[in-house]
Amino acid sequence: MASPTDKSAPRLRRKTDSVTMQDVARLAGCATSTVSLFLRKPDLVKGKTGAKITAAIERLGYVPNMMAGGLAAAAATRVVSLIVPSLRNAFFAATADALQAALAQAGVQLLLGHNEYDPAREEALVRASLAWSPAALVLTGLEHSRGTRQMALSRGTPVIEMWELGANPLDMLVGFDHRAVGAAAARHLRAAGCKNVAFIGARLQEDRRAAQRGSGVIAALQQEGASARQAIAPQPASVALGEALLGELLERDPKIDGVVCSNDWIALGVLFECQKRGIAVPERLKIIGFGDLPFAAATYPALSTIRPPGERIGQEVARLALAALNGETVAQKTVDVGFELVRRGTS
Amino acid sequence: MASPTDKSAPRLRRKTDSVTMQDVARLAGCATSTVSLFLRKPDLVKGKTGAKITAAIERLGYVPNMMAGGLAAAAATRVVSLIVPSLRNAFFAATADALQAALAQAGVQLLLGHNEYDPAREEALVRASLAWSPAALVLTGLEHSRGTRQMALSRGTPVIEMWELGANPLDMLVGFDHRAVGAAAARHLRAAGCKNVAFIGARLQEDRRAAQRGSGVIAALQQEGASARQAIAPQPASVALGEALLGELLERDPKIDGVVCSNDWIALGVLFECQKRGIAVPERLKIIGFGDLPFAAATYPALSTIRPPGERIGQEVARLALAALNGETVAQKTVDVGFELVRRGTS
DNA sequence: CCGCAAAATCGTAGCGCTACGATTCCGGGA
DNA sequence: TCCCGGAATCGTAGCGCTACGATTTTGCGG
Repeated sequence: MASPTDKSAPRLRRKTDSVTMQDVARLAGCATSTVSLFLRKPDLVKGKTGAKITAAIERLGYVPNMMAGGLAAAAATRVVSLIVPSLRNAFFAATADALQAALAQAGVQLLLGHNEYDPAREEALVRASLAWSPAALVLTGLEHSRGTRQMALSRGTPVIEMWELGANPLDMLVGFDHRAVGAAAARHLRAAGCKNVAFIGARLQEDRRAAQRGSGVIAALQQEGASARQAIAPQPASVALGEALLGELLERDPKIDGVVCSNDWIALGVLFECQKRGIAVPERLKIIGFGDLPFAAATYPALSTIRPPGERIGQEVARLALAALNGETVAQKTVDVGFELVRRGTS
Repeated sequence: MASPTDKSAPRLRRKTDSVTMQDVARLAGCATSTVSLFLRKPDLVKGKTGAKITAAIERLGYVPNMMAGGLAAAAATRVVSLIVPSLRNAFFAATADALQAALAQAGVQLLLGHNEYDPAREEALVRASLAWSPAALVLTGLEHSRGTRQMALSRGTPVIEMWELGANPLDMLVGFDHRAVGAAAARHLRAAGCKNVAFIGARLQEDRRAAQRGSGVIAALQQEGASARQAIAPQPASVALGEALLGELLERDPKIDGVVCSNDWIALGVLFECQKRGIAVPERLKIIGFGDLPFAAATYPALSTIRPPGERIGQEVARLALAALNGETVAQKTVDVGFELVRRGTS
């Protein structure tokens, strides 16, 4: 049988007008494969040819098409996908910022999504991300839906979880121990002389890391044989919530003289509430927050807090992602970036 | 001449093990093109076939390959590229957050980059972004390098600039008038009784929008025949900088009784400095900031400020981007999202 | 000068999907 | 029962690039 469709009328496909590698090759007087080679491994192409190619690229304003490249190479997709709970959260913004900066240097793009602490939405984002077969998938925390875990694992995509440390990571992990943060804060206040330390937290159901800090506080206090109070609320952390929760706490127990806050926003609210009530800080009440947000050093008195290395996390994640992209295997799959207690005026 | 390479040893290409549309088609007992059609326009496929395809997709855990799709379609790339100055800046974080949320609903991914207010880096990011032939390119502000303008324009990619209003946009524009913001703030303080209003600004060379707000303040004051003072510094806005600049200002002119700040961080510093110096706010000195950042409503007294609709910008940008993706042309290429003066305790 | 291995370069088969013309199916007059 | 037109499907040619074996140049010792 003759070829089924041999009518020589070539199909009319909206031939894109964009400059392709073929155009570059033609102008440079070489094969497309040489251009491709030059773009990926310049050393393997002779200087003169390389110069002609460079000139052609320059003259034509050629921009390689990543779609085509990604399709053909399948392995070396130069994208990394990042999923965080929220960008409005300064912690994740800092990490995303540092990650993007580090990736950009290596010519890798960042695909970004946020899930508002909703596992279902995370799953949807993971599914969508994987459609781009990223070189690495970066997730926040260790808690994911079954579907997420399965998708992330079944494909060969390297997965990096971050901002938390714990058992059973999917693959690579960059973070620090939030229980240790809580414990350190509690012990710090005790060492500073507090007899009645309390923990104030927000949104603990959804923000697992804040919950871990809280349980670290409680555990440390109990270990020292001290009483452990807490005031928690389901809504997102905010200054106003800090104000309200301190009020509630003092109502229940006026002897409170030390407060560990689940983050600096809460701590700022506590500090403001103290100002309003005329409670002397740190003499009468000591405060420690978490985050070392931009205002922490400037409040009056300056806020003691614990500084999480948000940027460092971004950098470490970038390092691991880039290693994965280059096919290298890292020896240390878990990176503990630690944290730092910053003692200032409120403690 | 016989075909040049007819040795029947088929080239060994790392055939990816992933599930392809072909697998789905085979399992569903139809052609790949039908699967593709179903995925894009379900109504054109009969219910029974659709059900079989859905089942097959489900059973195989099929995830479409966007690279391939993007290559084949060229038009309907489901990515939007966003470039902001910095993610650590809450304004842009809010916009990115809202934009991503709106795009995700339409199954569109966000490619993100930040350039730290550096036009050269912006150009590099634009070049890298275009390699993904995004459905739209979103840039911050109206000031771009020549290369950026050229690249953005020469390709057919729709461009959306944001967070600013002004002449000669590249294409679409979503923002508000920063000079008007400055003028509104200045007039507000004047109306509240201030005789000597000053502007405190940071990083005005790089942050064009802050500079516009400043010139709006000055212009409004001069228009009213009032004196116009200002204190500016090249470093990024921070609480500490606000404290320092208020000190400097009072040194030069103790009669200052109203301060317009280039943003809320500066304003917070001014407020703290007043507390330290025992200056009564708002009786002796009135303050107004910009941004309505999370702490603004909670300071004591609560900070008067101007609220920029950061999320609204993200939503409008998403609307325009989605329209562009669907090939629709929007009548109104420029969207003024306005702003809102929030009067609180400091004015 | 020749021969040969190493260095450069080339040619082409896909990567997985979509567009689009071609083909088949189906239901309702005539 | 046959015919016909619209509704469903199908088949296949690329999209632009990279991998990789094949081919051509080059450099140099003999």
